[in-house]
Amino acid sequence: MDIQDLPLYVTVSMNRVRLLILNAALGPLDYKVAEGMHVKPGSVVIAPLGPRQVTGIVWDEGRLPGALVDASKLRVLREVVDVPPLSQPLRRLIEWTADYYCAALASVARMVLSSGGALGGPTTMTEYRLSGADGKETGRLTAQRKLALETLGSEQGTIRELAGISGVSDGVLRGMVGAGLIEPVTVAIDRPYPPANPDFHQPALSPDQMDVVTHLVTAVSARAFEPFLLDGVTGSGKTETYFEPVAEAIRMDRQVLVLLPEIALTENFLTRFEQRFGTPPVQWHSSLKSTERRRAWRAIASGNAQVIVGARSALFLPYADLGLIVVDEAHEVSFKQDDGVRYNARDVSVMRAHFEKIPVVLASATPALESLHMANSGTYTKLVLPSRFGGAELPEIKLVDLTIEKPAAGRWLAAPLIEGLEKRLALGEQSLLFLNRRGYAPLTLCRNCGHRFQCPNCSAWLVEHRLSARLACHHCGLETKPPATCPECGEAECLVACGPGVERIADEVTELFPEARVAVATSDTLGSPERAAEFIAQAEAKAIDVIVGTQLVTKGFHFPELTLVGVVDADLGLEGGDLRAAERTYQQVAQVAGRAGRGAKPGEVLLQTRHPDAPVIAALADGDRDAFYAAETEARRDAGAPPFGRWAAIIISSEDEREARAAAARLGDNRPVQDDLYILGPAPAPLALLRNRFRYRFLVNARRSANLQSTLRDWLERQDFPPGVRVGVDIDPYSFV
DNA sequence: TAGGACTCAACC
DNA sequence: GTTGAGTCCTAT
Repeated sequence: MDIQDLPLYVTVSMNRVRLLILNAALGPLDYKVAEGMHVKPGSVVIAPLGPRQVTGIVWDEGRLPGALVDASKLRVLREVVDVPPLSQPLRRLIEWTADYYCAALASVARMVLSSGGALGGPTTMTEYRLSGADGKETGRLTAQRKLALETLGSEQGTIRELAGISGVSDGVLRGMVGAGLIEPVTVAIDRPYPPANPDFHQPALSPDQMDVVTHLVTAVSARAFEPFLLDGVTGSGKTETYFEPVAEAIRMDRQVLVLLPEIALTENFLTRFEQRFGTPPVQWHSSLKSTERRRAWRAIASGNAQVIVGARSALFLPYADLGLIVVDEAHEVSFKQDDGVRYNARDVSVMRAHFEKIPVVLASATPALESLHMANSGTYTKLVLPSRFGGAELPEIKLVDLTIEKPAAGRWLAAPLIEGLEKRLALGEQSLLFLNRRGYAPLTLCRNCGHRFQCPNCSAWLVEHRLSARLACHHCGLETKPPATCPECGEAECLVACGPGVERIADEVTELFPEARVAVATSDTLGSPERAAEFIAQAEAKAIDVIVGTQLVTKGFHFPELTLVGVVDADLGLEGGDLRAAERTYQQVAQVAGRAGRGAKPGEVLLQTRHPDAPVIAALADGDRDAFYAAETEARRDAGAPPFGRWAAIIISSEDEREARAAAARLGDNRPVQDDLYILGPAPAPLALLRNRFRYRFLVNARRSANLQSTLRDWLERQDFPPGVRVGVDIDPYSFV
């Protein structure tokens, strides 16, 4: 049938589209489609709005609320952006995420589109290759340059890629560009990635692993939604196991998303992936350069990118044909985004898999209680890897009671831990000390007048970083040079560091064992993938004796020579009354303990604690995971906490303290009263001042029967807030500051 | 009376 | 979110 033959009303409705505008403050807007312009739901378009142009997404008819404006007011769409239309499952995911997390649709859609400037920007990028010059005429040829000339052959890529191939640093390669040994080549940005080979290297798997593989491969072939909890002890070979369903998806010519909690972990993952599939996967994370980001985005949207490994933001990419999602270390708190749209990538992954009708694997040695509950109730399929790969034993965990074994004044390591380090140093084995505190000391004060160095923008102390000679606020990023004199009383050389940070522990180890090679491993020292890779290489080459690290070192790393793990302060996470404190402590300690004894030699773990009888600490010492989960489950049930009830936080903030307090008080007066939901607050948030904004907080606890989101939305919509006041809603919060 | 600071509603 | 219109106020 020709379009002219259609009844008039159909033509009209086809002529008119409703857009989701990528502007949180704007509702849906209707436009007219120009003659000859082809759009369908999901199309990304540029629309005129007043004097400017905005980006919008053509949405499914009838799914965005709003009155129908008169046809005469409609303006004509300017253009259709040259990217594939967002798929129907992705559109449903955007709607679900906005609804569940009480966020604007536009804010969620923005995560899909603007996370890369993929829509505009250049269509070409610069790559490099050997120019053919042999270097003789350009003078001296250093060993590094020679190595690059020998290894690169006909390889072509970005400087970073060539550095990876040749094993030569970027700096050397850039120098070679200057010397004419390497030449730039302009290439189209949409050039394809090399294909992964599902049969490149088939590893030998244990019978336990094979059982799990069979389940997962079947699920990938079935092309149906099925959530899995892959529950495997540390060192059980979870990664190798889930690589098999990844291979199956590649064989089916479908895409795979692997979410990792930290960029620092990707380096290790890339290596293992390349060993299995012959080529590294496509990466997605915040430190990608804009051309790389654009290339990845477009390859993902076109289907050329097969396997994508990324941080949580990779979850909202417009995959052309997703066949499997894997969330590795699925219990990790960093999957929860704590600004903008406060989503939990672990939970949204399950929803994405649901809409895409594909399996999703949550892999962890220490699953979140919520995930375990879903598995035990049969909602998720539970797959278990009960033992370490290759016969390695889980390490024994011993407690060091700090009320008995007291470290010397100004020291933090007790005698048993020091003896343990000494023994490992003598044997030439490696040790890891874990303390979840960056910097040298969490508090600096004046010994003359007692002045405490505080952040001017936040209600938080400034943390001394001795390696970079700075006082830093870990909340707003403020950094200052430590002053020579006290700003309060003017006394010179009066500043005292209070409490330990990893740098201070590293100093203590160096004082105890001057010959030991000590490395500090935190986001400050391993911030970029390159530095993380360098650290891993050094640790594997046994160029490090003692690693002192924050939570960054608790997972993913595999150092066969590491036989001692010391937890400097196992009680740290239990302070502060956080609703998930016990679970997080359990997970962190169990994960860091899992770094020990992964090779042939057995591992030992020492936990320094002042509360050896606390249930979490006792469960860790007994190696009794089930007891911990059982006790925590009962505690959660009593508290109406997840998974038995739900929490939400509402933060009212303003640069004006009185304005924030007044707005919060009025919201408190208007609180909904229902018996399946109760509301605590308003109270000053634990971080009462953050980035110069005063903050008041409500905590909402709801039974599962309550419709939490719609109650919150109604409540907040009943009140107008002054322009300077911000209202933030955090559903299923992880941070309680 | 011109120009600046500010508020407010519309933008399809 | 941005913009332009409208309002009020102040400096000349």
